[in-house]
Amino acid sequence: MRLDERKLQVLQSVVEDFVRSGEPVGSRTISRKYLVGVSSATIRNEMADLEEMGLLEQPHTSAGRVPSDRGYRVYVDHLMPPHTLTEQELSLISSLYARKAREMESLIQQTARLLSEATNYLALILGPQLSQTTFRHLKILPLNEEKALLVLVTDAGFLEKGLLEVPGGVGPQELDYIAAVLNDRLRGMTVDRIAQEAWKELRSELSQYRFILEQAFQLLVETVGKESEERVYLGGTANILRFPEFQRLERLQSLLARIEGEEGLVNLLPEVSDSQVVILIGGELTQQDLRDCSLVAAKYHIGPSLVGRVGVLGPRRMEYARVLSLVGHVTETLSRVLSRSAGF
Amino acid sequence: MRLDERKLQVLQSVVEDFVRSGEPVGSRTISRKYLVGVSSATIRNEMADLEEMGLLEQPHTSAGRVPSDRGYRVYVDHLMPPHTLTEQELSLISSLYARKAREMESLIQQTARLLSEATNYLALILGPQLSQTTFRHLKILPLNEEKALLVLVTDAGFLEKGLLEVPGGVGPQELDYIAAVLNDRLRGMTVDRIAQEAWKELRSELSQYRFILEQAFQLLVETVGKESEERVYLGGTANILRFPEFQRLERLQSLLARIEGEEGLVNLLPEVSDSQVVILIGGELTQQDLRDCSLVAAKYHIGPSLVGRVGVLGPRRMEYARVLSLVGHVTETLSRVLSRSAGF
DNA sequence: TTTAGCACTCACAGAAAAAGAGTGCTAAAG
DNA sequence: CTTTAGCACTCTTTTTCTGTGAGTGCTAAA
Repeated sequence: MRLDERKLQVLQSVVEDFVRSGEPVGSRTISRKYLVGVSSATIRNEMADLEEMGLLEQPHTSAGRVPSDRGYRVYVDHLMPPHTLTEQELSLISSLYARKAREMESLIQQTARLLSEATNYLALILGPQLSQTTFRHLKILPLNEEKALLVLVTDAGFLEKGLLEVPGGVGPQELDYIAAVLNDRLRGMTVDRIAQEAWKELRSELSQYRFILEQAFQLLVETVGKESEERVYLGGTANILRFPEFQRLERLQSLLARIEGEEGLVNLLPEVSDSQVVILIGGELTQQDLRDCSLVAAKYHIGPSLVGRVGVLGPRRMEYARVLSLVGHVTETLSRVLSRSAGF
Repeated sequence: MRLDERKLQVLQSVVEDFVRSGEPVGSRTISRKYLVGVSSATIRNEMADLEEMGLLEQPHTSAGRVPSDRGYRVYVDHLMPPHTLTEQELSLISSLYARKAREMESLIQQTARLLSEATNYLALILGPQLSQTTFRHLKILPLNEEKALLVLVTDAGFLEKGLLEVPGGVGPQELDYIAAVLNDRLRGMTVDRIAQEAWKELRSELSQYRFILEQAFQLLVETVGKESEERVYLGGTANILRFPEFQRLERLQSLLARIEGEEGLVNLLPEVSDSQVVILIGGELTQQDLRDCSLVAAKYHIGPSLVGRVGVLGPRRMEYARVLSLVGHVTETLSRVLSRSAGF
């Protein structure tokens, strides 16, 4: 059976009405609101066809129709009218970034909040994959007899600091020496590579300072390594209560637990190809318990190599067009602001 | 009317049975489970008296009785048996802190999680009031022609860092000079005081470096000032779904919104006097929408002057004894660990 | 002062009934 | 061959009604 013009119109109407109302939509509604001049009986025939093709489904006999995953997919890929952001949306976004760029962390956190407010869905952002960042240099500043301050500067302008305990008998000159060696050997390496290779060599090379090295390494790994790249920023947790899909408490329970755990959220965001916004609908999400949700995701960049991910999670009946352009615009802006403030 | 021994026993029984079951408790239950040898009719009389005194209330005629705010208050103040932490609880706590002390932030975050797991309620912790911290010293490290790194060390061993833009023509010696002046003038002052008084003087004194000073000041205020002391750490958000008090979605909605906002939570935790755990029951919380909740709160200390607050929010029918001792023990431990790692 | 007995109240659960929305099918019209 | 009107049918949702049980308050006796 062919998807002719009118079938597409019917599909589009069903999707858009359902997105707005959340109620299954019937033939009469369409014949009166969307395709005036065509009788409800005709629409019924078209709908039966669309159902046979797997684009619509019926919650039960004698209810209206609801789009299926594939129905949404066709809508998103072919039918969705382009959405241009409203003045209001644009100014909301630009006013956030207009302020002086503050710390990266809080900027990302604010972005999550912004996205959730603008979309009314749940926004999640993964911190940049810092393990891909490259080491620039470090300094060791003696504070007093026993303690010294270690400062790390990386590629993207990130700074990390930590306290070192200095064993008795190690003086400032020796700390300088350690720093010099480290700087010389590690410059330009990615954090990953340092953790994997370079470290072992250094450890035997500077074995008399092992105690200090261990601490420095610890700091490097803890703050920049695997753990921190999984950092999740959330906005709009309360929004998930808004849509009726989650009025069932069990659903809510499992989703909230997932959110709390944060680990579950990391795998949620799929790999996204560059400068593209990806939409995953219902069952296209691998997570069983999210089969009633959809996700709109994209990447952001800091400089050439550092990337993080942004996603908006909402009910399957999501305002795809609007969210799509919001996510696109926000990731672009975020990338620009972060890159600028990191000195690229 | 006097609160004789038996009335107190009845009150205690009602509270403890209701805390466990969540169901209003009737005279028969008490006569059989708690005061064997006294008939239900007698209990009914006692209960009527207790109700008249405002310690119990009836959801409706012909339901059992439920403790009122004042009833809980009497229970908490006089009737509650002391709770000693179980082996299990103790080991859960000590195993968290046994690990090497990591960053303060993550330690606090973990504590929130721990408390929520141990109590099954919502745990919230306010970060320490950094504005009470005193300035120790700062360093300015030139990174390249245009940028320098500012490192702040304060009283409690906290470090803050930030990038400075250095205007053309300002060389390393001048940066050293600025740092020296600042160190000399600000040492030992609280951050609050610097913000209020000292700053203005310095600004005119070093007016030719105003651009750099502004940035340094900005950093100081942003990271250590008012804003950051309101930082809220949460654990167990999902727990609030557990208790039936919040099965009504509107309630949940408003609480979650409050949680998300975080501002609302700051005022939630009352001023607490030192080394004491405070319990606020139902209407004793000023927030209207939390009149079905109770809060157990305490202070923690880092060194002599820095304080933060810890709270556990749960349903009014809370296991007060257990939560009380948990909060007490956790704040003590947290204080000790944080103080030690800050070098006190 | 305590207890037994009894009538009364109220929420809750389940069944039955009524209302409503929407469909599928058939037959007629264009 | 396509579109439309009409109608019976299905299924959910809402409302109404009724029975049941837990628990109380009161009275009178121990």
